[in-house]
Amino acid sequence: MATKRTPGSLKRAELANRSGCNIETIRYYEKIGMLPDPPRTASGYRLYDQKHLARLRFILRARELGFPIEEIRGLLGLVDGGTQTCAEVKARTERHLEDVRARIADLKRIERVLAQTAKQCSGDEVPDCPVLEALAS
Amino acid sequence: MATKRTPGSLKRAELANRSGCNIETIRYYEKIGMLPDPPRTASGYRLYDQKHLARLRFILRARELGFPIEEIRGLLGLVDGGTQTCAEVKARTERHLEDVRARIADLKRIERVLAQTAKQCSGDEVPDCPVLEALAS
DNA sequence: CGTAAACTCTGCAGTCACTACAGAGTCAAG
DNA sequence: CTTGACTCTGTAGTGACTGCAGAGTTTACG
Repeated sequence: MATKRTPGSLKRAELANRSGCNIETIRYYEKIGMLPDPPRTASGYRLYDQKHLARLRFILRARELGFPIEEIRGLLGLVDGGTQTCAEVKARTERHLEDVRARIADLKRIERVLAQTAKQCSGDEVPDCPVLEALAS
Repeated sequence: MATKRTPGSLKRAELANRSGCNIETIRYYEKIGMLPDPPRTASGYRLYDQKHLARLRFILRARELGFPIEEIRGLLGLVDGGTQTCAEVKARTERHLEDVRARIADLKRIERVLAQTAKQCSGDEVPDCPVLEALAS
């Protein structure tokens, strides 16, 4: 019966609610070592605290910005190491920014082709479709 | 010894070379039913023909345009069915186009935030990094 | 105090679109 | 006839989750 003694402790569902994270995803982050293993009650229930919440929010924000997990792990390492230099973080952010821009460029190229091809469609019930021809040729 | 009788028949590596497709991906497309099972030699080697090549190219082009596999399966179904109407293909293409545009919009939002945040970085060896603060807050 | 609902635990399977590998068999050239 | 290049199969791994089954625990209500 070592239940939640500390007032700020959170169970899994509470952490999920406060962070907006899917409850299973939390377990996944723990499994891959992005979140530290929390202490447990005598019966094995996880007890998170505010630090876990802050760290999870950090991860979620970085994910929203499209950082891959391993990159986030690196950022967290910089934070934890205490030796974080703005220069290093800036470099990583800019590298990621280039990735994002490259993906945008890719998608725009795709957008152009799709829009052009679709525009040629008559929209009629004819068997000769410019889209299919473009794909087949 | 039912070897490659027909002149246009292709072995796996040849099909891969001509299409530019990874050799293992061909097998994968077969497995999920995107490419029809080709005839085999007596010893079990696959023998593709020009139709397989054309179909594979169709799939690869559609993939380049970002169509998901299941959508391509649908397009192929329209082609095979012979009842293909330009209207239907156009509708699907436009639906996909909207998907692509939504993804572009997402990435642009991300790009904006990343660029703004990185710009605030001093690039110095200081411990207070605006990027980390933005992620943590 | 009993019980039923709501929560949590674990491990594992599935997603998407491939990609890679191991170990065995087959074919072509020298 | 051997060597190297090809092919065969099944299976596992990728990234980033998501979902489920089956068992145990806690909590709220009457």
